[in-house]
Amino acid sequence: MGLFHFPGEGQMADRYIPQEIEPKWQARWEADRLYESEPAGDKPKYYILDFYPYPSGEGMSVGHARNYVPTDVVARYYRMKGYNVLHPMGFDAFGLPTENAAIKLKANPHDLNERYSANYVRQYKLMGLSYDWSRLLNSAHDDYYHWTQWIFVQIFKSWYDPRLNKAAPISDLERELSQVGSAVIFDYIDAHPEQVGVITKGAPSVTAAEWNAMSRREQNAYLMNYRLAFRTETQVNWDPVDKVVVADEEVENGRAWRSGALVEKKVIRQWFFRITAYADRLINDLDTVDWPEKIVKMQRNWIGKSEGAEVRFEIRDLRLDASHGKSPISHPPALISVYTTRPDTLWGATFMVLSPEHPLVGAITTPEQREAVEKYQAYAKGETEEQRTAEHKEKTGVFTGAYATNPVNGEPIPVWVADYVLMGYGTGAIMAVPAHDQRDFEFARKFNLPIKIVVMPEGDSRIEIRDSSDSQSRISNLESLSSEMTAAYEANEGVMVNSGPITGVPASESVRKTIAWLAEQGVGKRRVNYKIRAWLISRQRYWGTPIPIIHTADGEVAVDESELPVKLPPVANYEPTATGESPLANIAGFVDTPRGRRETDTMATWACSSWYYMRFSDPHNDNAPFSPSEIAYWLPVDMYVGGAEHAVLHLLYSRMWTKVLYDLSVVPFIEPFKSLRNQGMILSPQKKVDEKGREYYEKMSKSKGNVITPDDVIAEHGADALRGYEMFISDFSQTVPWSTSGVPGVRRWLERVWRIVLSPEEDKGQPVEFSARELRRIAHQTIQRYEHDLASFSFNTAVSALMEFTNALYKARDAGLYGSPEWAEAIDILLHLVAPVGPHMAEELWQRTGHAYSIHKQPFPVVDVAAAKEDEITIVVQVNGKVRDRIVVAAGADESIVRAAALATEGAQRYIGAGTPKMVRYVPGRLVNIVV
RNA sequence: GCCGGAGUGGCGGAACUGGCAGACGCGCACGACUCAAAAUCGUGUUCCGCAAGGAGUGUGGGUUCGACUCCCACCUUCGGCACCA
Repeated sequence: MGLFHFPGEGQMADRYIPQEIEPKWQARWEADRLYESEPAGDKPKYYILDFYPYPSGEGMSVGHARNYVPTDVVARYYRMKGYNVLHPMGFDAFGLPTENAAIKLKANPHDLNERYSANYVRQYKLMGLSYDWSRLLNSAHDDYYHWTQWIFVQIFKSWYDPRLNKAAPISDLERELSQVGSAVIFDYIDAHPEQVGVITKGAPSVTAAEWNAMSRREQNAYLMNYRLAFRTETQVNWDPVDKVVVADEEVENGRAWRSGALVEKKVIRQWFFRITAYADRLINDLDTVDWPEKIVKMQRNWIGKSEGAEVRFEIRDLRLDASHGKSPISHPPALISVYTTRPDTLWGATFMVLSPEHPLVGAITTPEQREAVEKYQAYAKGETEEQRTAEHKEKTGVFTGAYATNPVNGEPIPVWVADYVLMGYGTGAIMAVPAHDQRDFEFARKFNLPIKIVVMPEGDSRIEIRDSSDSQSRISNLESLSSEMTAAYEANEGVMVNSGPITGVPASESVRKTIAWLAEQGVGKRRVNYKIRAWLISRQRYWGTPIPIIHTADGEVAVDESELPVKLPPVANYEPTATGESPLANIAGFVDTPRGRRETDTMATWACSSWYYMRFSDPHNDNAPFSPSEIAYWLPVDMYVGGAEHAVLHLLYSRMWTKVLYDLSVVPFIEPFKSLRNQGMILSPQKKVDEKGREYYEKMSKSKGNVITPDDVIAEHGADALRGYEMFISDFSQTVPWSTSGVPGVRRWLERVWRIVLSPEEDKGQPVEFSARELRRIAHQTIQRYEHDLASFSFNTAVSALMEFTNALYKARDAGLYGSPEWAEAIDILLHLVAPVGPHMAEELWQRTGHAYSIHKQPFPVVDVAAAKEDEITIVVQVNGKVRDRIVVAAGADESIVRAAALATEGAQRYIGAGTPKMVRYVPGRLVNIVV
């Protein structure tokens, strides 16, 4: 002792007072820069990262600490294991939450950002988190968004060459267009349907002559069909509350992710990233990552790959009306393409449906139907997403008056317009097969359209499929069956009937056969479709990274890299406008440039977060986003931890950016996050009961007044107790209510650690049996369990292993082992294992037991496998699978000895009696089961 | 509707590839210490039963010498997607 002089020296000095030791060590660690990573080198690295947060004015709750504490424990563990650990933190500071708060408080978002970020840092430090603070970054600082803009420019200057299957300079494309036009590219995509996403759907083809005849402005406009960052006018989701557009990924059930407002449709010119070009790679490379299955599935579903065929239907007797005869380039006026995953059911197509927004609706509608169709189109346009989809609304639609020819059998079928067909998917037109598609079935029933069965379930007793001798009765049977149907038969088992060349083919092979047949006939071909659409990145808001583009006489051009960053101008008024124009548009000094008008939209924060984990490798580089050697050394992230709510947002976008940068040779890896784990949510501890009498727990929120902060818990019990409980509370991925009595439980354990280390002879209990050999065994077993549990993210069991070890030390103390070499070793192991969990206490005890600072620089203890081994094991004796007795045998005991001993036990004998057992099964090291 | 989790004591939760269900902690009960209390220490704590014993991991079936674990059907619950042709 002697180093510390507490009031009432002696008794008091030995009490565990976290409020005194924690600030002291935190200051020391910070002064010594204890947790800073070393630069790239030969040492093995471990990069463990938390999702960086946006700093909110409310600060953090104990729920936020749920992932920060375990990752900190793992980071500390890896440092002790000798790794060069990168464990940084930063802030996703741009974006609506901060901007909205600033508007509400009539404050400046720059100032709020600094204040809120500082408060987060304060809270992180309070928890004793071992971040490398020298690498702290803030996405709203211009030294960061400089490089966000730089990456945007790289993406803007690229297109996706389907033949190389990677991004390439747009100048390569320009050269090709001037030499051979777009034909080679278009033909290639046609032959490789997986590549449909590399250019804008419906983009016109050009010849070299046409290209060369274009003005520079026209060429630039045409290139927007190819660029990986492009601007186009399309229907987008408009959030009327935040007055901003939102990406598809940000809409949940028709409502905006953040504001909860019902989104409206709006046609505005916007900036997008062509994530569709990467659809296939984004699916395939999921096989290379160690991520929760749930997130992988969500991404696969979101990308939504499906395979089928595109089939052309010709419109009959098309009378081109002068006012509506304007034909879009991609569709010859008399042909309508449909996409189907079940081309084999073509013989059952009894009508066609076009989306109300389909460009050919006007051209094919007959004069008699024109009014009804236009009325319907207007109705569909006015619908919100919710009205269109919700409550499984009844089908609506109108007949266009036109008929198409079914290409497989020449039959005329009516063409309808209905809002259940979406313009954004496939070709915006479908063939309707009501017998085998539930939606078409409902539509057919409502409008009295024919239903024709072409797939028969095998073994349907009403039909004799295999009897081909009487086709006439078979068909009439099918007709009566179709009128009896109450739902479509959607299964893909059965046999094709009434289907021309594929009649009799099992449904399992029919799709493949039909596609081959269609290609032969020249009416259709194999197609691939993806649900994912271009990623909408522009926002009409002030508080974001300015998009580095200038609108010149020649069209949109990137700001020269030497002129980056395009800085966000300080302004007095930054409120959003209802017109869909950015507030930056009103600032003449920002907008006007010598070359033209500056783009005034900003990027959504998804751009900032798509590469921040790369910047951490070299955060102060002024010449590049990062140096090649640092990025190659540190990346990819070894362990990435955060909430599951970013499954198809940040986690998808980051993967795309990584792949683009990989293609452009900026980074040397294809996936940014090797391992991913999601933490569960922490709910309020108060149990509530709903109207139905069911119990539930609320989320913590300021409005409900049920937030528990780390600050509160630390003030009462200390950071180490908070940390221990954050780990101990539950399985890491489970959602769980906070328990106010849980922290004192962990605190009690810490106090037991404190006492057994500093004053083991106090409160000595009754003597018990406990050997030095046993103490060594449990010490080394605890090392094994602890390491195993950290590797599998079982933090709760890691803590309970430490608790059990502590309990064993009390027993060993009562057995008189204090003072033995085994005791000293056990205490040494205990302190090392406690260090990552309770870093302050471990440091204090380390010093008080006479060791040199710092325990966090000590190597992790090495397991003595021999010591950890049991030398006696308990074998369970079962009779008919029920435990009746137990025997203790030497670990290596011979099978025959164990069997004999088991049979001889009293518990076994009672059931065996005079007879002989039918069977005796021995499971080495575990049990003997006697069957009588 | 489709896809994916999860259902174990009064509570949070353990149980590796099928092998002692309920580790560890909370709570509770009793005891020790104390004039007393707190703190601490010790003992007990799935349910029924005085006990012997029996039952038991959402429900019902199955496979197995043996099932929380595997298979089938279902119920509840939490996420995600949702007219995607």
